[in-house]
Amino acid sequence: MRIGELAQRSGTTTRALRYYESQGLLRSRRTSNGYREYDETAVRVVREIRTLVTIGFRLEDTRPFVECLFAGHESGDACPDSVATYRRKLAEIDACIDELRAARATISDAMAQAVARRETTCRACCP
Amino acid sequence: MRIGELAQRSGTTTRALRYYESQGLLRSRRTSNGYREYDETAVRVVREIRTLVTIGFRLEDTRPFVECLFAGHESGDACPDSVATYRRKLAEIDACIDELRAARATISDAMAQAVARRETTCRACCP
DNA sequence: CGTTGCGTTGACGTCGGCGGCAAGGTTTAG
DNA sequence: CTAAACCTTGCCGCCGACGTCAACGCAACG
Repeated sequence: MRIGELAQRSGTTTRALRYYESQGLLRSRRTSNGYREYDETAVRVVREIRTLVTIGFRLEDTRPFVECLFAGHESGDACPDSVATYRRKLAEIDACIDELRAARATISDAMAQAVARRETTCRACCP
Repeated sequence: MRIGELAQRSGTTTRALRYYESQGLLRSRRTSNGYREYDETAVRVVREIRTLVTIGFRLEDTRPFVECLFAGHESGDACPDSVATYRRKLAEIDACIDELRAARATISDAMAQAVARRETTCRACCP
């Protein structure tokens, strides 16, 4: 199939597909007129990319999964590198959640104090 | 004081300070030779900005706090707009944490399945 | 008087993941 | 035959918060 059909079937744009190819995440044959030609594997590859990116993976982090599919595996996460990437991503997410929780606590405390100050100020002005 | 001293005292760079000014978050008088001249308020303003940005505020979100300080208040969060910004930020953080937790769960499940598949595959090849 | 170290403005680079447009070639439907 | 709908490459734009020059002015010290 050509790039437009692949874009439709995998739920993205031709622009994104060309970008993935420029990043070495997608491969294509060329027909005699220079058009890109894809097989069914490409659909699975792009869907894998989209799924991971939607979850929050950076494009670069999808590479092991893509390689795994190109290596002929059933699933993109059938290879050790993919599982290792899962693990790193989980660690990243945990760290991120921790940071956000800390920030949340800081803001929450600051807000409580600000509100308390406003109330005492109000009481001071309006006895 | 001049820009270099302000940068040191507030723990940032002159470049950042000029950027803040370009964004209307910082104001300065000019000496006869064109140098920026700051007073003590500037130190507090910049520290407020840095504190908030470090927590995860976007620069634009620090504006109410800065305005509050310039309006002569003791604390940057003494004004209603600042408190409202606190609230919005808390909501944002909560939403972000929820997203991350969902992604975490998805990845965690996928990883468990991948690992399970690898084990059964291994058993099949190595009886 | 030269050097070093401040300061100034302006403009381009960075990172990620594309969007959008230009200027062409191809194919297909009517 | 022509118009629409594909395809190609290439390049600029975007977001945020600056970093990093360049090319200059000013000041202070020995």
